[in-house]
This record gives sequence, C-alpha cells and structure tokens, in this order.
Amino acid sequence: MPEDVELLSLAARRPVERADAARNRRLVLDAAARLFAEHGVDGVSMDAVAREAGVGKGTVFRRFGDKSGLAAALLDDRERELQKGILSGPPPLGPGAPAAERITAFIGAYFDYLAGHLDVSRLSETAVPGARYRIGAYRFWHRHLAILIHEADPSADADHLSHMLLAALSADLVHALRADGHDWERIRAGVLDLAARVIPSGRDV
Amino acid sequence: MPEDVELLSLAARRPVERADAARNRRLVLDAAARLFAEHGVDGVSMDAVAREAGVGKGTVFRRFGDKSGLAAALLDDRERELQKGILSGPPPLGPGAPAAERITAFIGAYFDYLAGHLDVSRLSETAVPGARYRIGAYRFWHRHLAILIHEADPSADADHLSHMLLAALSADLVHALRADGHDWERIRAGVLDLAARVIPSGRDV
DNA sequence: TCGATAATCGGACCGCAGTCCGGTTGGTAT
DNA sequence: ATACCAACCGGACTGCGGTCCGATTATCGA
Repeated sequence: MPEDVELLSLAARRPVERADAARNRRLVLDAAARLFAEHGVDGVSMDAVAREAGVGKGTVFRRFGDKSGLAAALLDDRERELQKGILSGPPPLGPGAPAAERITAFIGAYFDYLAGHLDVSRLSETAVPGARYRIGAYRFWHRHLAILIHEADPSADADHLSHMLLAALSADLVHALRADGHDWERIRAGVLDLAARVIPSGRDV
Repeated sequence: MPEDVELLSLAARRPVERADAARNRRLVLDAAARLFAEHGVDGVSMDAVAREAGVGKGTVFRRFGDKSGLAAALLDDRERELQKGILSGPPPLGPGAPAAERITAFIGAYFDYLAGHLDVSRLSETAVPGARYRIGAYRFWHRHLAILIHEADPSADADHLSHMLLAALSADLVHALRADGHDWERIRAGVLDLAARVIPSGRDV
C-alpha cells in the first residue's frame, strides 16, 4: 500500500508550534464553528470570526491563508476519520477488497461525509477559484481514487478519470442539485451509478 | 424535437430596449473584451470596465447583474453558434444521428468551445458560487444532454447524469488540469472516454 | 537567569464587488 | 409638438476579503 505517504504528509506539523499560536488556532476554529452554526456560512465575515475569537484579523489570515483555508481547517477532523478508514479500516473501504468494490465504498462514504458538511465544504471549494484542487485533502481523495481506478482498469487515464469522478462530487454541484429539488438519496444513487458505469465491477469491458 | 423552446427563451428580449441602453451595453462589452485581452481576466476590475466604457459603475451592474454575468454575456455570441449547430446543424451534432453519437459530438464541440474561451468561462462559472447552474446557457447544455441521455438509455437518471457529465467539463476543473500539466488532447480524450463509458455507443449495457 | 532572535500578534489600511437614489433622458399617447 | 412617465444613468457609499508593518512575546543559547 504505497498510499500512506499521503497521510504522513498531511500530518506533518511545523517543528514546533508556539503555545500562543496553538491557543489562538483553537480559539479561531471554535469561534468559526459557533458563528457558522448560528448565522449560516454566508452570514459570517472574517472580521466577525476574528472578533468572536478575540483575535486580530491578521492572525486569522496568517494561519489559514484565506476564507476557504479556514473552512478547510474546520473540516480537518472529519476528513482524517475518513482517511483513516481508507488507509487502515476494514474492507471494502479499507484495504483488502477488490478495487471496484473499494471505489464504490469510497464514493458512498465520501458522499455521506459531504452531505454532512455541505455548506462548509462548499465554502472551502468555492470561496477562491481553484481552491478545491490545491487543498491537501482533495489530493488525498484524488490519489486514492486514481490508484484504485488504475488497479481496476489499467487501460484508463486514471488520473483524469479520478478528477472527473470527484467533479461529480463537488459541493457546488450537489448544492445546486439540492436547490433543484433532488433529494439526498437520489443524488447518492446517481453518483454510485456513475461510478458503476465507469468502472464495471464484474467481468468484461 | 421539443428542444427549440430553449433557444427561444434565451433569445427572448425585453419588449424594447432603449437606444442609449443598447449603445451602453455594446460599449461595456467591447471595453471588457479589450481589457480582458490586454490585462488578463484576473487583472480587470469592474470599475476599470466601467471607466474604459465611459459609463457609470451602476450601469454595468444593472445590466449584467454581477461579474460572472458580464463574463457570460461576453460568451453569448459563441454560445449561440454552438446552440445553432445543435438545434439545426448537420448531424451528428445536429438532429438526425443516433443519440449516442450526438452525445459524443456535443461533448467534443463543447470542449473545443471551452478550450477557446477558458479564462472567460472560468470567470463566468466561479466568480459567484453557484453561478454556473443559474446561467441560461448551462441550462441549455444540460437539457440537451439530458434529452439525448434519456434517448440512449431510458433507465438512467438522465437529469443527474447530464449534470455530472457537464461537471467533468467545468472550466475550473479543466483549468486545474492544465495547470497540472495535462495537455489539451489528453483532457479532450479523457472527457470523450468518460462519455463512452457512461453511454455505451454500440449494443448492450 | 537573562539577553538575542525569530515568530507571532493585531489593527490600520487598501482595492474591489455590489448597492442606492436623485437627476436625466428616451419612448409614447394625445 | 408636447407633456408625461418609466426606464436609465452614474457616482457616492458600504462592507468584505486580504495585506502590511510596528509592537509584542515565546523560545533557545550562554
């Protein structure tokens, strides 16, 4: 399993983190979570987050880069849970099952994760154009999927195909589908159906 | 062919348009095209467009809504060309060919259109979250694809599948792939390959 | 324990997207 | 031709994302 490098690189922390910096990071993340829950993702400015955290605006931006970075940091914990399940959990999400089954399991699990954090995910993906593809977590999902696709069908352009499957799971698209009246189950089934069409699980192609 | 209603709705103009309004629309669009070509899409503010057009800022926003709307208006002419080819051009892009072939033709043609206007397309799709799905042109592409998918495979959720195929053609994704080193031909082939996997052109499923 | 050094802190500052409203102008009915 | 009204015009204004830099504070070597 050569995937483990990903998690390591994501877990890599700076040599040390000063005590005040760590404290402030926590303050900012807690404040953001509180305000998002109370006023909705769109109704919270970065100034408001800084004020609620009792911290200067510059501090927030230095630690999180921009608004999408703050949202990504908020998602971090849940992401790690899913990443852990992929790297070392039981099959079919974890190692041990055939690639096609692992693909299905991953897409289902990722969709459930997305559905549970759609607003914050959408913020992290759309606040800054191109942000989605730069986030470490996206790279993890992409590499994982690409490895599985290559295993299931070596003739495919696994790298590109992996990006396109993830595009079907973009928060902005799912949000638009919801706004268009699609219910969760329909969207979930549709994405899984797409994956099944792309990577036939049984024999043949 | 029940698709024609789409084009009509897109072409529907307000009862009349005042002479000064029409003149200013032209001024603004020309100014925007000029500035985008000269300074790049990211280096042009709405103030600059208004100034270059010799028009007030309010005028620009009233006529185009927001920045993504201005970009969408700039794309309008080219879009209509493609739309015309779909509605009344020769097969396989136009009517007359089997649905699966029309899907392939459409995706290839749309990709070429996208590749030719990637920056402005990206602006129109990402300047405002969710903007892509609200634009009239997107609805046209979506409905066209959905009709063909339903024809090729009535068992599929054509509506959702159509959205997901278009997600693989999102300007932001294609931009990210380019930045990641993928060349145009590779991306084009990958998207067509995806369509072929989703909608088998020959027999069976 | 204490001084040197580098990272952190935070609020003033900037540019831009988008709004508002009093003044103006073009279309239309008489 | 003219008067009325709706639509248009445009620049001042607001709030937000993001930057910058002088002051502050934590860490480490002596």
